[in-house]
Amino acid sequence: MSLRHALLGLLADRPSSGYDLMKLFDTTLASVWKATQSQVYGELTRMTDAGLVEVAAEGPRGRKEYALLPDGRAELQRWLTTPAQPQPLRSEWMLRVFFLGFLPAEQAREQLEGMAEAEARQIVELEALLASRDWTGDPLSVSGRLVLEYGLRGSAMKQEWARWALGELPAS
Amino acid sequence: MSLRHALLGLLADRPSSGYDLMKLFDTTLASVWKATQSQVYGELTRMTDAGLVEVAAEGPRGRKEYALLPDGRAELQRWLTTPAQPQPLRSEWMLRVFFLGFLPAEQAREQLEGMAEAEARQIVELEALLASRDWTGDPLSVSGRLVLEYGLRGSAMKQEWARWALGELPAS
DNA sequence: AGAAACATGTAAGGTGTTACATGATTCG
DNA sequence: CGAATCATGTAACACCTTACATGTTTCT
Repeated sequence: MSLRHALLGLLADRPSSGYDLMKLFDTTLASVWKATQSQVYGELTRMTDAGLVEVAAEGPRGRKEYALLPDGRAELQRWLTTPAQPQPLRSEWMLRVFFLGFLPAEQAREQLEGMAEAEARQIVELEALLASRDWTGDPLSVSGRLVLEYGLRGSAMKQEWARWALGELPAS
Repeated sequence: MSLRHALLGLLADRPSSGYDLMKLFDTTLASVWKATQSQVYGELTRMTDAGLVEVAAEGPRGRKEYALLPDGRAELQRWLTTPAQPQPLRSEWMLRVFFLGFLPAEQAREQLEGMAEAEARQIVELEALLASRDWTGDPLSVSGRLVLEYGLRGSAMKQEWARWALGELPAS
């Protein structure tokens, strides 16, 4: 249940409302873990019941500011120090590639070209993001920089792979 | 619903039983899409109800051999030619990296080193797989080779990234 | 005053995981 | 004859997505 751990991690940085947390998922965590509004609010309620977090303050418009409790901090530490299991991959992109042979050569090429272009656009976006912020200072900035670099290298790899794969395809 | 499309693709190559399909998920498709036994059997029943596949033959031990119907083939083609949407990433690895700053420097290093080692092992495995088969011939072999190369490049990227990240971490 | 942003929640339906449950056939 | 493999299925539970539903505060 990584959603729970993502929330614990964000709350370890600072107390936040469900609304704040949602925005963090849509922005800083976007390339790492995604979550919907329903999920965030529901999980916060369950975490409160489980004694991991508490409503530390209430604000205007029914705002509830959640803060980490000792059990929550302990669970976060436990998770961070447990060696991660190799994760089962599920890539719709690669699933399509696997069945590329069922398409006429021309259409197979188009798919790969589209993939290379999508990654090129992604790189432009990530580089803009890299230039737009100061990545030194607090811990989440430093690791945010690590994650961003991972995204950049991943996109570059995919793009290069797609171009290589075009050469491997039987000529159209 | 990519499980459905994965099954359609495999059945387009050859008629198979649920048991056969499961093995394909565990072996050739392991790095691309994973599925459990429950899922495969359940989805095959739903696909039969939807008129995409049929039980073309029955064998010993209650074996049911499924084959693609015209509607199933059409759905596979439709899926393959629809441009893929950018997929929301969910990487538990990167989520952990994002919160690495909450660990003492020494333990953060250990996590990154563990990651680099895991990828090194993966590369050895994939290279053995690459050497063990003939990757020319039928369409699924050719694209299987493309997918394998993707896995290799992905692991190399992750390994290099982890080593770079070690250098970015504040010294312990 | 109206729009945008803030703020929370529920419900239905889909997808995935784990565990249970059963039996037939083949191979040594 | 016993073990391994072949072969299918169900049930409970966890998790995720989409859509609906509602109300407040701030800004222009």
